[in-house]
Amino acid sequence: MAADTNSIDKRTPVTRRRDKDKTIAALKRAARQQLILEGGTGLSIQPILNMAGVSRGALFHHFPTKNHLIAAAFFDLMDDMAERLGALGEALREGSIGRSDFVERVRDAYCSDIFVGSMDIAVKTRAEPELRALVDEGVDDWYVVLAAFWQDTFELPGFGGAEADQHWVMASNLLRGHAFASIYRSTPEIRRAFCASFEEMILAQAVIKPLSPQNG
Amino acid sequence: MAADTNSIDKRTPVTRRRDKDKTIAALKRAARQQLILEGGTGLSIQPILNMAGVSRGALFHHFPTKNHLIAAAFFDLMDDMAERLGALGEALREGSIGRSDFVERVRDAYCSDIFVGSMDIAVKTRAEPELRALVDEGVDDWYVVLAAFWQDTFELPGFGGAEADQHWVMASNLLRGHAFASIYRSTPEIRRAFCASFEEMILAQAVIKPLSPQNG
DNA sequence: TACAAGATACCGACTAGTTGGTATGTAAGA
DNA sequence: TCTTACATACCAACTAGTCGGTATCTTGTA
Repeated sequence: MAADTNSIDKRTPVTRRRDKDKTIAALKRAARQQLILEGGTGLSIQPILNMAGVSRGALFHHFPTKNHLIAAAFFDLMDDMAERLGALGEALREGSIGRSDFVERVRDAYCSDIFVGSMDIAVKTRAEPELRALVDEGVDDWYVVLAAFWQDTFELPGFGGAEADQHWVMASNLLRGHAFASIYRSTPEIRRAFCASFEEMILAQAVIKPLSPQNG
Repeated sequence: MAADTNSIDKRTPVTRRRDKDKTIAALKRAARQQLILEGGTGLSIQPILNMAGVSRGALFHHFPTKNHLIAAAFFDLMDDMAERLGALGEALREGSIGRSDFVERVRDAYCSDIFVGSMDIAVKTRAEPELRALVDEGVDDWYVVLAAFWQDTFELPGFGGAEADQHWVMASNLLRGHAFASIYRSTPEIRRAFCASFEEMILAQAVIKPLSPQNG
């Protein structure tokens, strides 16, 4: 009935991006952003789509479920975090920053949106097995990267291998715990006190590994 | 139309509890349970009502919003946690448990559902100002309780007041960080290693305060 | 170079279900 | 009879995910 007139005149052809990589990147970036802004609880699809400027169809074309997107965003977060720490380690080893600067910046990295956002996901996985299954592997990787970061940056003279490992595990525990507390309360004094204590408790016995071995 | 026949015959008068305190307690208990089971994300009203055996109307009669209930449940969790720690402190001081036992049990308390559940809420508040406003005060209290717990249990000879405070803050950071990591991975070895390290890093310089001063 | 055929990227209306919260009514106790 | 403590039906907003269809790119053929 009324076929011709009914044929919708809103034929706005809609230019499409048609760039897989960019679309996926935009989705992941938006998911990260939303995760940081809204936390794990309020992380829903529509705002991500709006922020990314991508349609629902495109999202589900590239990711089978929302959780797959979240997991992908999570991996990106962890990669960023690893990169950030790695750069700090190098800076310390090449001498462009000092010990205290190093500690402060590592602390800041842990208390940053990047890491706190990842905590959101970590907590989320506790009750969501599907998300957890997707993320699990990445967490394993993260702990490996983390251990390597400390071991590459510092020597612990007189420590056995397992002993040293455990030392850095405790360092990570301190940073994690402090970062978590910082969600609630973070003042310059707390920050300063933490960094001082951390240096004393963790790095007192540690020797910085020189960056270029042939230079030592 | 058909007024009489339409008048639903499922007039089961439904016996009512009519016990304010019990109803509220049931709601809070159910909320706690759901929080532990489902985490902050999946924490919705209907399952809480089912578990508590309470109607929607009753919930919103006693709590203006869902967040008020969550906050109340959160406070209960923290109270339990405080009580649990307090008991451990006393047990140590009266000599019924040893140092290592004490450390293990404090660790276990932190890694228990109680504390991990509270972490869920803590993370949730990051992006939910309304919930945060309700919970904030309780968190302040918690930190006070926590500080008191350590100070009441141990003496730190040679430490200044601020120095001692900071020492216990770091102890809490360690426990928090470890508890958080335990969401993902928790093995007997990790537990043992943590407890050993904790005792060494935190309690090496600490002296247990005797329980009854007139006995010292 | 031209054009057809097929694959891939994408769009947005729609569905089925859930959410927190409310309006209205009713039973119990003072 | 009046208040408090509850119960139930309902609502608007939002949820993740699907589906039919469309735009664009790629590749094979002439």
